[in-house]
Amino acid sequence: MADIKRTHNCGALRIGNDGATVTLKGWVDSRRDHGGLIFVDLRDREGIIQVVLNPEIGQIAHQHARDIRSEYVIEVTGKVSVRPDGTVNDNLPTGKIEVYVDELLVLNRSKTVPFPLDGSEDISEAMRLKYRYLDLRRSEMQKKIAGRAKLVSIIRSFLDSNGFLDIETPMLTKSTPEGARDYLVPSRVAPGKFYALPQSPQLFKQLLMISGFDRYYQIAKCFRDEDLRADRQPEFTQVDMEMSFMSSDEIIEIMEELFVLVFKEVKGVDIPRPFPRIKWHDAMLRYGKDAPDTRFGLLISDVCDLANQAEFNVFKGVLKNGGVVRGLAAPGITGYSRKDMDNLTEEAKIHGAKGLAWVKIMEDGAYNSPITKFFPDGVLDKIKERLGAKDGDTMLFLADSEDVVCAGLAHIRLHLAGKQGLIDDSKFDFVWVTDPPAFEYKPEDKRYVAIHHPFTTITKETREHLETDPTKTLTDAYDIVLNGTEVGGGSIRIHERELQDKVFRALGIDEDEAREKFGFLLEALEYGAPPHGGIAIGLDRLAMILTGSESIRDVIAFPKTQKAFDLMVDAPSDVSPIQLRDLYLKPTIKPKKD
RNA sequence: GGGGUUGUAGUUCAGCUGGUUAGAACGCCUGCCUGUCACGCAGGAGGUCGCGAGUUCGAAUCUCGUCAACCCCGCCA
Repeated sequence: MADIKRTHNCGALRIGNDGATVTLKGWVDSRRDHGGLIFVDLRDREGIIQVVLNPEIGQIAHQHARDIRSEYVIEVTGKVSVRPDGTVNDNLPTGKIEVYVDELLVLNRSKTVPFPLDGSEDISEAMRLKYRYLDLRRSEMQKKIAGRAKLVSIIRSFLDSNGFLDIETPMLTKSTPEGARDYLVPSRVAPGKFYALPQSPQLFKQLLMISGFDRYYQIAKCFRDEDLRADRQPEFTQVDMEMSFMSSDEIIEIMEELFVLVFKEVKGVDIPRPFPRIKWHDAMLRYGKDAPDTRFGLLISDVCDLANQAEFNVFKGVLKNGGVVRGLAAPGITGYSRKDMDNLTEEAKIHGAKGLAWVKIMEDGAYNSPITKFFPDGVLDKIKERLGAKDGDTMLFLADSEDVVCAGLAHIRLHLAGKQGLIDDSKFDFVWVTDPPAFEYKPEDKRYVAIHHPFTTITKETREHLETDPTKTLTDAYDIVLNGTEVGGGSIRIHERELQDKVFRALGIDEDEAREKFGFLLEALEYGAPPHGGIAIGLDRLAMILTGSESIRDVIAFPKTQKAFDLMVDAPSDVSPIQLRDLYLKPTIKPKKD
């Protein structure tokens, strides 16, 4: 077989190449056979170019071209020529030229592909995942995967030039309490014992700081065995970073620099600095969640005091039981029918709310609601003022536990913003969410759990509560939120042994357990651990937003389904009894009969 | 673990209130065609209606179960 070198990429040719003899290699995007002339659109990573097979120019090539089909891999050699008048295709960047083929070689044939690769139809995701290598051949996916690669490249060069060292940490490591469920790997040489795949390189990067590497980063795979969502995969990638002798302000600053650079280079967008910051408690109050979408208003307000003045048992009862009443002013829905309001109520119920109270303010300022009768004169006016509502708005209220109210109103807020077209898709709104509480009480487990992770330092001002009321403690932590999606988070870590002990104690981890699970860290803290902190960026989520994708699956070459199956390789799968025996494992669940 | 949407030709879908032989577009196959680029023209093949029960004289259609994909709650940073 003649082994001629490729001279150009298909999509790279332009009118300046006129007259050149080129050799191209790529896939047959389409073939238009006119009996005499045959036109082939030849495609590679860079794009598409039309090649022309004319029996008068290359008779044998023309013969071969009659047998080629879509997705055949071919090599053509021929001359680049300006297209004749009236045959220019403005839809193609290469549309002013074409290649007259002298020689054509079929490098490989292709079966008819199971779905069109031209983006003309929305193919089911199951089909795309089964034939992922074909799905990835589509230009849309090529762009997304290439966009991700560019993002990684920008991040790497930024961090490299800022003194960060790329250091790898183990994949086979130790299961730790707290956090997500671990993926476990059985040990062959230690019967009955298991490694865990890392949920993140958290402890290792802290140890690297203790080793004195000062600045570390890693594009790190992380594993969490929890149920999936559009923005959650069982294995995902973090840009993991850690820095010594840096305050949270300094870390935030360098991260802003990185994000600004990324958006400039990838999107050509200038993001103004400094990014806004909001305290965690304020985010929860005003947006109902710790990852606020700040591209639009519809802010939430607390109206407990005013709601308590109404003779409305739903509100009174909730407030008596320690719950809250909060609301927001929604524009443009006074025309909603009873049924529309019921549908809106259903949205609130998704997050556990029992009902949704509403008061329409008509254009003339009159209140229209089933519950106006419970409010003494003037109270609704005060509520209207508190919510910043205008005539024509509808005030929506939830009354329940704080968790339910926050989650419900956050959902309503997003739902309405989407429906009313309040979200500007071209916007990129960053916000730092800072100072979250360290602990959350889990009534079902009757214990405190760490909101971030148990190595996050407690702010000096709130340390006094650590042993009395841990929920009152705040952490020196910061999440970076982009358009309502958390794309990263970090904190200043604990570098003092005594504080770490206290935090473990607050979490109900006794000394023995702490020594068993984290002994290496506790000991390391006693050998000159420097003050340090860091952050991890969710690379998949960032790539998702930068490429305008609906799901992180679109920016992961080989993702898993919602059940964590790989439809292409068919994993997870059975293993042989011998493999199990080597690992001293015995399945406890019998496979289902087919 | 739970709620919702979907599942019909290779693909994307239509198929009403159960009724004779389940359709369309694209794709595929054969032939014709020297300026197409969503090529065109003529002809053709292609179906276990996700799977399993049930109701019925009769099920793509109704009921129950089950499997899968997606969205969400719980879970998860």
